[in-house]
Parts: sequence; structure tokens; C-alpha cells
Amino acid sequence: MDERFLKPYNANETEPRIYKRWEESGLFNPDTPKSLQPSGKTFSIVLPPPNVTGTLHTGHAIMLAIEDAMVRYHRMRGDKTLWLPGTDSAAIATQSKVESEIYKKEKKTRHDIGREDLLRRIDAFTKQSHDTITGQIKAMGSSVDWSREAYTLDEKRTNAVMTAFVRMYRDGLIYRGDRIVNWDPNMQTTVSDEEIEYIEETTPFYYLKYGPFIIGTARPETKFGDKYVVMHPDDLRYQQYKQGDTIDVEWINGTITATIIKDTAIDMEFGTGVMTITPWHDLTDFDIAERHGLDKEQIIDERGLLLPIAGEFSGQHIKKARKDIVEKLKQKGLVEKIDEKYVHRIAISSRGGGTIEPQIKRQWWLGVDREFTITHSELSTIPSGSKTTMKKILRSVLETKDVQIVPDRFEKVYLHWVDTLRDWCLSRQLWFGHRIPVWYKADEIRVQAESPGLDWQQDPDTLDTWFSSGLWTFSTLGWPEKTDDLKTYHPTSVLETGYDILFFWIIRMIEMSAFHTGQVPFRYVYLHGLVRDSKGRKMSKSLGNIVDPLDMIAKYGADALRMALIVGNPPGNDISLAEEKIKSYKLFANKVWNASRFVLMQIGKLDASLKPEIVEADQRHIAAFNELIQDITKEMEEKHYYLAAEKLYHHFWHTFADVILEESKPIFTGTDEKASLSRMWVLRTMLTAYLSMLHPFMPFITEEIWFLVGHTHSFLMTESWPTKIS
RNA sequence: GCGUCCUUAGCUCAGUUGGUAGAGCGUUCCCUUCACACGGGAGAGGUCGCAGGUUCGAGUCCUGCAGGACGCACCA
Repeated sequence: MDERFLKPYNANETEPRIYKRWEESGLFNPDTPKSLQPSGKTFSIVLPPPNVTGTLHTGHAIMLAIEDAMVRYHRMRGDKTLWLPGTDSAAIATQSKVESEIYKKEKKTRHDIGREDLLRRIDAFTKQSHDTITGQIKAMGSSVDWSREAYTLDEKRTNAVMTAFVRMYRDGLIYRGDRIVNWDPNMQTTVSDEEIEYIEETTPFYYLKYGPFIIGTARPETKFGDKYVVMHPDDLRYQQYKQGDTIDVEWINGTITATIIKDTAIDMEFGTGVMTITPWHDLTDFDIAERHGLDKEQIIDERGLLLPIAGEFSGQHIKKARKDIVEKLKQKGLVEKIDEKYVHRIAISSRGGGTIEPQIKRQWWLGVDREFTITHSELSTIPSGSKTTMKKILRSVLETKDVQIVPDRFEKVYLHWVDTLRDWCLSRQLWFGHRIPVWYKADEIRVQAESPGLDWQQDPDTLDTWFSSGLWTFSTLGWPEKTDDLKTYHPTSVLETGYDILFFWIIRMIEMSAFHTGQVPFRYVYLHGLVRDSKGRKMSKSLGNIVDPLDMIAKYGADALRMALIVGNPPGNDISLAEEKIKSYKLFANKVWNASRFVLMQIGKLDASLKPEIVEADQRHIAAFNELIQDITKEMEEKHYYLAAEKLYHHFWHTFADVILEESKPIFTGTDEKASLSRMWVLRTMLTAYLSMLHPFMPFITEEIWFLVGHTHSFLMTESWPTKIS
């Protein structure tokens, strides 16, 4: 017996060695010939690309554990199995991280060091991050095909992004428009609706006299230019005022002419039922102004400073100006009353941390209600050549089950989200990312990847990072080339990710994939829960309760960590991860190790090629075990990995080890040769099947045992999944 | 306001189509038996949030309520 087997199992020594053997074998690549019987099916997953912003956290570890279990299971079933890895440049997250580090160390902003230098530094940072991340993916045992690794900013993916933008512009889906955006004054960029967090704040609410009306506002500093007063058309209190009537009112900096507007967006119950609007800095107001064709005027600049319209307050920061403005309003007798306990929600940029100030900006947009002709479609209810919109596609793929979401309650959430979806702002005033492929010369615009000539200026903005992420399932397979990979692996089989990312990523993948390939990006969406600590709190740096997967691997081994992350973790439910749970699976790994050693010690006399006569007691064990195989296989097929892993754990320990191995001891020391040989065969056969079934969950230790019991020229990884022993 | 989820043993959670409750950790007692003390055996511990309903039968389906978490919308 190999001397390694005589010592306790050492995960730290074993895991890197095994991973190296796997990598060298080329077996992660589906093109490498396998010895097992091919099923004729394919199974493909693209790894949701981690952001190159540092290191992986437990959420990534869950993703890797579940996906690897899926992938290894399908590989053992003989499916042509591809798991394609990659990383995401994550424009805003990465740039803000690098910028803040530069500022911390050198007190310099990006404008001090310039575009070129900043990009060079980001590049260095992302390379280091990339290496850390790939190291962690390997440490988890992930059987990804490194030969196909992709990066959102590499040459092929950049080409895909450019091609996608140009085609969508050509078909009228992408347009340029002056519309209201979420402006982050700290990062000096637009951010998407999904990148905003809301916090509650108690703030004074002012009731101001506006001519004959009383209007309410929490933000008097934005009110300088308000010259439209809006009320509900059905509000009887104001029925003497007609749409378009004008009245002169005394306001902050003198008399202005106000125009009456009637609009149903007004809530008659709220405040006095009358409001004035600030279309440049408020989405609802913007919509009202659009409906009635009203003027829009900018009050606050991109840095949060008041513009000349504010008169004496011009150049002041809005946060500082409020007090003085209120004071002036009081002196003019325009303050009716102040409600000090108004609870207001303010928007914060989740990346930059700044208070979002809506602004009207000329940006590039993707229209979700714009009609286009889908030239090629494989979607169930949308024929090739028909006219459709992104929203229609988004609804249809779910209703027809072209895409299935698990757990299915998220389908409702998805549909609700689609209903409220607005046009997608693609422009970002960031430097790190895909530069928008649009060129200007005076009033001329060209949309193409390459510069049309020296006197053309490229749009200074970059694309929202989710634009390239949306292409991910097919850009990684070689699109826009018509590659074999694309034909073989797209649509992908499963997208596995956290439910928190459902909307900003999944919806965009479906939009992009439908438009560019006529296919759904994936058939099945498996949403895992978020990791919480033992007190049920979300893991975050500020709470200091982050569990680093690498620490856990060092302490307990990747196999134990994987089991702890999978068992009891059904889709969509958050799990709390206590270190004791990981520890208990380390003990299990040890159990598997020792039980295997025992079996190997006992079956020495058994001729490997001959099957002995099986005694009746053993036939009962075999029958029960075959039921287990069926049950586990069913759970794997239904993607109940959390149940399959738990049942295997339970049966291996409490049936195989505690009952069958224990009752074998007197048989082996006894004199009944027939019973002894029969039992040897049963132990060997059952152990092999157990190792196979445990392999998707605990790949390292099972592969190591496979080697130590004598399979030095094959891999358990590519052995067939057990069906029945007899 | 609209919607979703959770509430089961001290703790963390399973319980897949309804059939008189399970796991891990913890805990009590016994066992240093030659695979494993990173172990084995035995045990204690729950009126399944509350109130109704459907059913021969409900932790499991329906209604209402309470507490908690989350998503979306509004927020002048």
C-alpha cells in the first residue's frame, strides 16, 4: 500500500498536486478524447466572470462549488462538457478602486495623472487581480477549460462589443438622446439604476408660498428655475386654474411668470396636491416636461455647484447653500411652515459613494420598446423576420419556458422587473472600459470601430460594463465569427449565479443574445442564495465578518469547504456559513479516507477479474445500494445538489462505514471463505461507486483515493457515473 | 403602496406529489475493540410563529394575523 495512505488525509498537500495532474491531462477541455462512453449530449456553462477587483469571496466559492458539481456530473455522464472561465473588467468598480488607492497614497485624482497613466495603472492592478483570482478558482478544484479563458477587454471580446454596438445602432435599437441620467458627482460619471442604493434620511420638509399656492419641497435649493406649477386635472380645489394659464409669482430671486400644467402624475393626497417642477434634476419632473413640451433648465452643475440662475447663490455647493436659501425665503415671507421630521430617501452611488444628482445628459441609449426586425430567431413565439421589441422578447422567453428560472418564484420578480424597465443608458464618463465606437466631425456622426480619419474625434465615453457582460455567453464562444464552439455550446445549458445579480445581468444577456444570435443565452437559470454569517447578516467588509475561502481551504481543505457550501443550500435561499460546518466536512473527508483504506486492506485476496458468488446478506446490501444510486442520480438530474450531497454524506458514514464495514470485521476474521469473498467484492464495488458519486462534490480526495487504490493511469474525473451494481 | 420569502430541537437549517418530525453542531452517559478518538455505541431535547379552514389525515394546501428579511414603485 502506498505510504501516503497510511497517514491521515492531508488536503493541503494533495489538492494542488491533483489539480496539476488534471490540468496536465487536458481533460477539462471537451475536445480531449475521453475513455468513457459518450452520451451524444452537450453540457455547457460559462463562468460568471469575477470582477478583477481583488480577491474572491464566499459568494464566488458557492458559485464555483455548485457549477463544478454540475460540470463534473455531466462529464461523468458522458456529455461533451464545457465550463468556460473568464474575468470581467468591471469598469466602474475597478476604476473607482484604483482611483481611491492612488488618492490615498499620492493625493492625486485621475485628472492629475491623465487618461493614459491611469489606464496603465489599472492594467497593472487588473493583471495582479487576475492571477489571484485564477489561483483561487484552481484552489477550489474548478474543472474549467483554461484553454478557452476570456476577458471582457481582450481583443476578441472587444471586437464582439464593437460589432454588437454597430449592429444595434444600424437597426435603430441604439440611439443618442438628451435624457435624464443618474449622475455621480464624485466619480463624475453616469451610473445605472441598478448601481444605486437608497438610504433613508430625516430632513426638513418646506412648505413654500408660490403665488396663490403652497408647494412642498425637501430640496429648496433646486427651486430657482421653477416656472411650471403642476396639479392633478381632477383636483376640485384647483379647478379654476386651466392648463396653460399664467400667473406672476414672487419667488426667491424676484418675480417670475408661472404656467399652470395639469398632469395625472400628481398625487392629490400628497402635500397640498400642487408642485413645481425641476425637469433637469428629477426623473418624474422630466417625464412631465416631456409630455407637455416644457422648457428644461439646468440649475446645478456636474460638480454639485449652483449655476448663475441661482443669482447670489451661484457657485455655492448645493449642500451648503440650502441653509442660506431657506433663510432668504423666510425673510421674504415665503415659508409657510416646516415639517422637521420628513423621512426622505436619497440615492447613493453604490460604487462611488456620492449622492446621486439627476442631470440631463446627451448619452447613448438602448431602447427597450423600440421596434426592430429580428432577422434570425430560434425563439418559440418570435419568428425570424418579424418585428419585435426587447421587452416583448424578455417576456416571451420566460412565458414559453425557453428560459427556465429556479426557484420559479423569481420568474414573477423577473416579469415585474421587465414591466418597469426603462431605456438603458450605455454611456459612462469613465476611462476604463470599451470606448464607444462613435466618431464626430462637426455635425457628422459615424458609428464604426475604426477611426474614419484624422480629423474625426471619438466619443470620449466608455460603455456600461454590462454591455460586454451581456454578450458573454456568445462572445466567449467566438462570436461574431461563426465558430464550431458557438454551434456546439450555444445556447449554454445553465447559468448559475446569485439572485442579487438576476436583473442587471440576466435580462441584458437575454436581450443581447436574442438580438445577435436569435437564441436564448441559456436554457436554465439556477440562482443560489447569498452567504450570510452565523448571525444571518450579509457579509461585508464594514462588519468584518467576511469568511475568506482561501483561509477555509488552508484549514479544512477545498473538498470540505465545497460540501459545506452545497449541503443544505437549496436554490434561492440564503445560507449562513459557520466555520463548524466546514469543519464537520473535514471530518467526513477523513472518514472517507479511512474507510477506503480499510477496504483496500481487506480485499487483498480478491481476484480483480473474477466475481465471486454473492451471499444473500450481501444481495440485500446491493439492492439497497442500487436504490441509493437511483435516488442520488434523480437528485442530480433535478439539480438538487444540496440533497444529493447530504444523502451521500449520510449513507457513506452511517450505512457504509458504521454498519457494513463494522459487520464485515467478524466475516473477515471468521472461517466462512464464501461469505468473506462475497463481502470483499461488495466493499470494493460499493466503494468505487461511492467515490464516483462523491466526486462532483469532493473531487480532490476521491481522485486521490482512486489513484491510491491502483488506478495510476486513469482519472476518476472521467469514469462513468454509476448506474447499477450487480 | 405592490410583491416575494422566512418563522421546525439550545444554535444553523433540511423536510422534493399532504400519511403520526430529521441532519449537523452543541449536550448527557458508556467505550483508548487492530480503518478512523478527525472515532464508536446509547440517550435527552420540538403541541413544526398564532388563529381558523379544506381533508379520513397538514410542518406540507387555503384564509387571516403577528414578527423578521428582501425586491420594486412612489417620495413635489
